[in-house]
Amino acid sequence: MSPQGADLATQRGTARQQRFASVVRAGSRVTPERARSHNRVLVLQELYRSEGLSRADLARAVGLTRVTISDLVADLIEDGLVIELGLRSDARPGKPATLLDINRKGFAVIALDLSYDNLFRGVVTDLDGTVLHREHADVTGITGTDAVDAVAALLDRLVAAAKAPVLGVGVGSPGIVDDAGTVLSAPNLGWADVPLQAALAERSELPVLVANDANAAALAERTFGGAHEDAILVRVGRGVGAGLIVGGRLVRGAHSAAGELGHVVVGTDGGDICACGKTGCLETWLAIPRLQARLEAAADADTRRAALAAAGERLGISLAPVVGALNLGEVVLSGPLDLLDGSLLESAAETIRSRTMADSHGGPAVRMTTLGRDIVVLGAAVMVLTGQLGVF
Amino acid sequence: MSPQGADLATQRGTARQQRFASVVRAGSRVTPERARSHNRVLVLQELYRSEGLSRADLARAVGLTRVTISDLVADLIEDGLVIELGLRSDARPGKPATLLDINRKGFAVIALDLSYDNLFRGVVTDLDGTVLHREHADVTGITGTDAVDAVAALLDRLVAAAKAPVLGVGVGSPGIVDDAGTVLSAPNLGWADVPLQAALAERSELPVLVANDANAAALAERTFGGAHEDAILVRVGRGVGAGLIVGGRLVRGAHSAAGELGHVVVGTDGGDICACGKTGCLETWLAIPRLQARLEAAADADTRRAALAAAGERLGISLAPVVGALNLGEVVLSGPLDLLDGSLLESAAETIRSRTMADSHGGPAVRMTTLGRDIVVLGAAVMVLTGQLGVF
DNA sequence: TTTGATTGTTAGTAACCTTTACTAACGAAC
DNA sequence: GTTCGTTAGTAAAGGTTACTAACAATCAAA
Repeated sequence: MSPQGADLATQRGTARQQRFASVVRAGSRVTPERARSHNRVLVLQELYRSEGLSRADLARAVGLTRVTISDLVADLIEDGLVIELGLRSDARPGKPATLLDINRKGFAVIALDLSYDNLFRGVVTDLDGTVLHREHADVTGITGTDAVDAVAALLDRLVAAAKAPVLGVGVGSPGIVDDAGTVLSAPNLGWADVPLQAALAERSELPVLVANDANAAALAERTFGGAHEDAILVRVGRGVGAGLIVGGRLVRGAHSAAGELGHVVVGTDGGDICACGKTGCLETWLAIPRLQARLEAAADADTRRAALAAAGERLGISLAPVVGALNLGEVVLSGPLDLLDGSLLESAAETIRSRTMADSHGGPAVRMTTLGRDIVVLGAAVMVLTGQLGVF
Repeated sequence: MSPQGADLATQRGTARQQRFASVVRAGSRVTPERARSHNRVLVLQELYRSEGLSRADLARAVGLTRVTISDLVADLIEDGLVIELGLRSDARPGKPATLLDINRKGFAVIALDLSYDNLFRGVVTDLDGTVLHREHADVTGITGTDAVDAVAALLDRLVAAAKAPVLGVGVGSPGIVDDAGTVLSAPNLGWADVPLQAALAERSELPVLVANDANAAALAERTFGGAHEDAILVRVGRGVGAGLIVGGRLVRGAHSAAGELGHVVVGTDGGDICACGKTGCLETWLAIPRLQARLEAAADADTRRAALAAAGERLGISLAPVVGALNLGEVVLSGPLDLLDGSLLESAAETIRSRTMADSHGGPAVRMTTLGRDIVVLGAAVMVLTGQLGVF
């Protein structure tokens, strides 16, 4: 247990939520208070991206005057969000600057990944997304409300392990998740219309944000993986899912189901029958269990490589219209490296290039994620940072 | 000629441009001035959408107080943007309300469509998008700078025909157009890196906005056609282009080439050779010249219908991954009704449904546009309304 | 030592929205 | 006809916000 951390978090929770409600939304009125809140976020963003800025640096970067920045920074310091690092050591004329930084170790973020088979994983991170602590829970055979309870229990353990006030909780869940964090449908967990976000928020008394796992992964790739402003992240596992970033923003879709690529039919030459009833869905070509079965049936290395290349080609065929229509700059894959990173990836890249307009830029970059297995929890952490601090 | 209109337009042009620079962009500081400008836009938006609102109605809708709304409205009336309609006639207690409206007939918008074969078309509209005047110019065989001159000449005639101050000029051009309104590539007009927006702005001394024709059409469909917040508009003509609306916003793409669907390869069973060098591009299946050739070669009505259905199926095949990935709510087609509206449309709809996940909503609506041939100029007008007034 | 540059703060001002209070105008009830 | 309650719009005062102007502190370079 870490009473001081948890206490501080709940104690200051409500006040913080109000103050952090941020980012001037278009379509909404702007009162002076909102304007200031927006400017606060700008300062935080600047500090988040490049640590060791002075007030004068911030003024230049944000476009406000030094006076105003000083005022805002004083607020942020009082709230514990920003700290002074000391004087700049550079040798240059003028009064030495006082360097500032976000209080990166002063708050914790809790992030959960419910997308593994029979396993829930959770982490505690600092504001940089550095993982400080890990927990996991075996949930073999656990579904429905029991699974919700398991999430809550895992969350309790993480809250107890947090050594700093918890800024919020982010959850990457399989299935279709709406804006309010309700899991509309997650067959593997036996969930339908489960208001996970509301349930966890009530039990933990913390700000909670729930989103689809592939969408969270896309956010992580955009924030920590350096992904392009227009990119798609494809997650290959038991199923196939994707998250799309368009114009730097996550796409939600008409019915919160953006990225559901697994059951789109690929090609015009048949294929295997899918669990969904259709024939030739992307999952029948690409899902890991099917892929492994094909590899085991393969006689030699060449045959195995051909099987991987075929899967990559199918991925490319289904992505090409998306890449073309959205003019995506990057395609990122996440999943088992031993299967994806190699002829599968190369085949997908080549297929995309050959089936879209070879524009002057040579088509999108196609690569593996560098974030590894933590991609979903990192994305969940990004959700918290964005929602609570307005950062990114 | 209409000297008073043109004079007023140029005379008040610069002042208006400053005042209308609007819509608080995320990532930019908010000074009190910007905040007020944003609130002005909110008032205009409300008034634009539902005419006949009182100041008190606006206060309730926008969330500002009656006092502030009165102040903002006074500004807008002084600028000539808003007018009082008179007292509300409803019988209800209390002081009767003074109804307001945007000065819909007080300003003109000029919109051009350069996407026809050998023809430039232009219109003058009021703020509602009602077409008040039409002009066109034959440009058979005219390309390059001559074509730019032709656009400028057509624009001059439209400016002369405008009977009210011109708010701005919108242009829907074929090809790839970047954020600055430079036509990066438009083979049919012989344009490459032509700064059309800057050139027209300089010559006309009016605010000019240039965008791709299909993208403009998508904006028109979203604004005047009631299209869904997540929709794609596909324009079928000599080529095939598209405009995407995601989360209510137009998608530009990594290299300003979003919507370039024509040269995406469809299916895995070959096809005709395309002008671009690839085989089986969507254009080889769907472009009007190819389609007409196939229809003329057809022996009977059944064969013709089958040819149209085949084209629709190809369209569906290429759209299915896009619809699935973005979870689009609507697919709208624009082009010759006699060819598109019928078995082609039905076949496309059925193909999309059968190849994407049949979610609980039954897949996207698939329909023809109701805006007809004016769809591009209407979209160009929307660009002006958005850019100059912040409306929509 | 002087000069110039830079940082951060203090004091005063202008712009913005809000609260509070008011008048005008109307329907409904007695 | 009078009174009451409601709605619309305006006026004055107040608080918040960010700006300009001015200044002290600090340091490098001439």
